Amino acid sequence: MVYKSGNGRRIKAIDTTFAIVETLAEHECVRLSEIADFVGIANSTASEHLSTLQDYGYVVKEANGYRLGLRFMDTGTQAKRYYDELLTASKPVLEQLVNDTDETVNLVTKENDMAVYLDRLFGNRGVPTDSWVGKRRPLHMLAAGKAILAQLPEDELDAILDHRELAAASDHTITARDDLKRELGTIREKGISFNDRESHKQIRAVGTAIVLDDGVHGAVSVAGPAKRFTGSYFQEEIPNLLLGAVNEIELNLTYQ
Amino acid sequence: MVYKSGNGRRIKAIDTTFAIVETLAEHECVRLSEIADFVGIANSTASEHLSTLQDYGYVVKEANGYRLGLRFMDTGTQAKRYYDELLTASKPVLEQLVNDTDETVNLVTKENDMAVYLDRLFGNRGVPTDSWVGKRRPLHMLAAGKAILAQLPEDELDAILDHRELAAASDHTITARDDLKRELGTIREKGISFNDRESHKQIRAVGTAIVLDDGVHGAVSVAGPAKRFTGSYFQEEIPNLLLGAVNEIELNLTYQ
DNA sequence: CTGCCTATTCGGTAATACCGAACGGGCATC
DNA sequence: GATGCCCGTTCGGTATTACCGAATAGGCAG
Repeated sequence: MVYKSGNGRRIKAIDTTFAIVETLAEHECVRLSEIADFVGIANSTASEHLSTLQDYGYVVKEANGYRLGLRFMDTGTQAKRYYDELLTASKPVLEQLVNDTDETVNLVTKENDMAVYLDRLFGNRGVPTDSWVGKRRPLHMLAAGKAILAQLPEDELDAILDHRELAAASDHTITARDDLKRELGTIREKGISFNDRESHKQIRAVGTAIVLDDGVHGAVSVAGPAKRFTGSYFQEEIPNLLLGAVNEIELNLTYQ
Repeated sequence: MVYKSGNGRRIKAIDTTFAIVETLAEHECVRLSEIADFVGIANSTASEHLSTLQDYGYVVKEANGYRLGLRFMDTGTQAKRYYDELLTASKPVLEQLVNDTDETVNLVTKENDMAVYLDRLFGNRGVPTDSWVGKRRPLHMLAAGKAILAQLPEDELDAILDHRELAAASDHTITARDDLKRELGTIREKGISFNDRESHKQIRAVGTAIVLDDGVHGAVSVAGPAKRFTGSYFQEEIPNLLLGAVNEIELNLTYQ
């Protein structure tokens, strides 16, 4: 599946290659002919792409098919380096936050116009989820994502909203632009965002943005089962712990 | 830099794209014109590649240039899934090994014809190195790599040796095919491999392959400073601990 | 406003990504 | 050990497009 065309011309061969990569990501070990069928290309084309990818280590050829190579991890680690400062400033604070809450704690940032998980810490009561470091999700349906959106300059926010549809992940997802903008206003005021079953049917979360003089650097969120995330625990206790933690991260970032 | 051509025709556009990715991996944040210069392509070509990569999240556009995106981490995590079984079977054993030795412990596997780090654990005396999970290195210059090579079927070994030059990383690296094959024979006999400053000038290491009925699954190595890795500590103590640990991993893999 | 620098757009063409058919190699069946 | 089947690779040919270069547009400083 080809993502929305950014601006300008695109390189079609790269679309083909990443369609193959996506197929490999979804299935453990795939035969060449299956890949070709799935992507909708000739066997010969798939063969040429795969042998090129193999040369770089992005794909591994096994006896019974092809699979993704750890070269992606290698390059991914290089990509993560960009966030070293943020990660080291956050790590001890997030660990304390997990200790205090025993819930799931997320560190999230924005890349292009998507939310990306930078770190995830699980308390004993933490809910299992389908997200991991590097996982990308729409900003508008996450507590951390909305906290980030609320801190963006108006024009940048509009650019993102123009670009992406407000896709729904549950029947609580905010899909109307006006509703979202109104909520972002109150988030900016209070410094706290809530996700009330907007990304998963059974999950609530609280978020706060990490903001320095030069803008927003990311956001922290605490997520948990909707059943337990209610009342003042959800609306006051968690937010207060979160505000303290994020403030500490901001201080760590400012003073080295 | 284009890696050796596997077999068959290659897709040149992918070479261009990954040349760009490599440039971004080496430099933190790069302007478009710098990328184009570095790779040796026109600005317009770089622009088209970058906007395609950006659509997938493999590249992020910042105010002052382009950088790698965490999408590589995402896909890398998927790739790592393939090794979940090996990793969970090894983890507790490797932790025990770090406790016992206080040195650096590596879990390595083979992808295509390269060694790839799957896990790294550092003891208090562990040496700092330039390797991380996903990092690829030639098999023939690593303790773990030679342990793996020694367990390959003859034809597969020859295919690898035909394919790759025995590159040197120090003046102790084995670069003669005959020498290597002879050493692999004794490694196969004793079940233990040594790296005597063959990959780094100042590092020695000991390795053992993880072997089941269906072949070799990877290898574990213990590495340390050449100054301290000497005598019976290097030649007996560490090997004995390693053999015990790998045996335990093999048992874990066999019985669930 | 002017000049400078950087990124994107766009026309044209040489290069190639892609397909389809033919080839080859492995594995099972008779 | 011959035959048939399946899967992957090789290879010729062509419509497509990746690539370049020049022109355009967008920032930023003076």
